[in-house]
Amino acid sequence: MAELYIRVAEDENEEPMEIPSEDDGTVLLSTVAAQFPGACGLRYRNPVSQCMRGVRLVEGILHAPENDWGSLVYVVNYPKGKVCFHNKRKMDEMDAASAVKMKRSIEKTSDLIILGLPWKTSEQDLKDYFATFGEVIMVQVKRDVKTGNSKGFGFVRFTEYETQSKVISQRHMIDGRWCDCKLPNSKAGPDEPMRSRKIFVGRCTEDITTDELRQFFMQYGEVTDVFIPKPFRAFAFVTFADDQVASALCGEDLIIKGVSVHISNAEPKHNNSRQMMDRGAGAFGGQGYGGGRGGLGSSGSSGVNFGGLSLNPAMMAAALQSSWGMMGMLANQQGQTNSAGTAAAGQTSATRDQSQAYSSNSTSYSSPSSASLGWAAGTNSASSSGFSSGFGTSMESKSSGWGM
DNA sequence: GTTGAGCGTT
Repeated sequence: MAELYIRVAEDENEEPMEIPSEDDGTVLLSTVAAQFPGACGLRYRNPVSQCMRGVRLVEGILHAPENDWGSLVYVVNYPKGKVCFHNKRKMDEMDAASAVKMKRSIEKTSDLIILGLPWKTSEQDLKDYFATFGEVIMVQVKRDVKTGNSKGFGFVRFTEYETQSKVISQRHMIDGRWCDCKLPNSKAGPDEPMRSRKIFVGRCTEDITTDELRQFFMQYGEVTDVFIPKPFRAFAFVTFADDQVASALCGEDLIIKGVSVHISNAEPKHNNSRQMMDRGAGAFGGQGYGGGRGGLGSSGSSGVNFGGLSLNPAMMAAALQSSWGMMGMLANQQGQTNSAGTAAAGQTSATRDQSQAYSSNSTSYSSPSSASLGWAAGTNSASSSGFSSGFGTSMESKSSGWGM
């Protein structure tokens, strides 16, 4: 069947991107979010009334208006207020966040680890696949020295940092398996600022899947990883791109598929190689924002105004160079693993029943289709009130060594 | 039943 694409853009005047629809003509919000991280819906301009109209969204599934997407350009909605701090910023804002972003865009690339590769995948396969994203300067498949068998992971490096970012931000179907690309632990140093972007989701029931968790938590901000330990242990981890989203959710009891789950902060993994350097506060009075519970809400512009204190360019420069406790605070974006997460294929990185390959091509994917999620809207209420404290205060939220 | 995989012979 011919695949159908709809045209989506961040703004009516920007060049649209074509996004695939599902067989039934719907479009998954997760598909949109894969290209526009943080997206929570779509709207379009009604050609008749000239008013903007929202696209129906039910349980993560976007439905075509009048049952036909037509050739309209759909505009991405981003969450406002609430606990989401993801609203894309306009370039001309030139605040600290975009300055950081800019600095990153000229940042050097690094090798990316590719996890979950089929045993059979060769370096040529990898190169062919990743070349579709941008120029590849290195690929490797790690193999057992004796047998020559693949260890199921490898590395790739791109010329462009932009390509790297793109590749990190989604999952990859390589030779019939979903694979994740991440910054390897060895590289996860200074340019991977990580406050606590990960939450612990307690009281999960066994029927809640990673995809459902992703779909659910997407409403609060870009989700970069979902992990459910196997065998079932009644909890899960969800990682956001933005630590403020994570910390804002801590303490909440949310309803997912009718189940009341409890959110708390993820404790560091014991073998944590990636942690932050001593947060000595640098020039800007340490961190300690968004420490705990509810209070967040921020004015929407995360960053520059640390409780009224704004930064001039010189301070910015200083901040960018020396203290990067601040980088951490501003760091936006920079996804980790996946975000594609079309309901297809199994979990983020669940157990690899390497029953694949070797014998033949026996990969099987439970087709996605409409997972019937029944969550009753976000129960949350993380005081979206006006922004008050938060930044200047210290409240010693444990946040430094919170690798992930 | 509330704290998690796998990371590179350069």
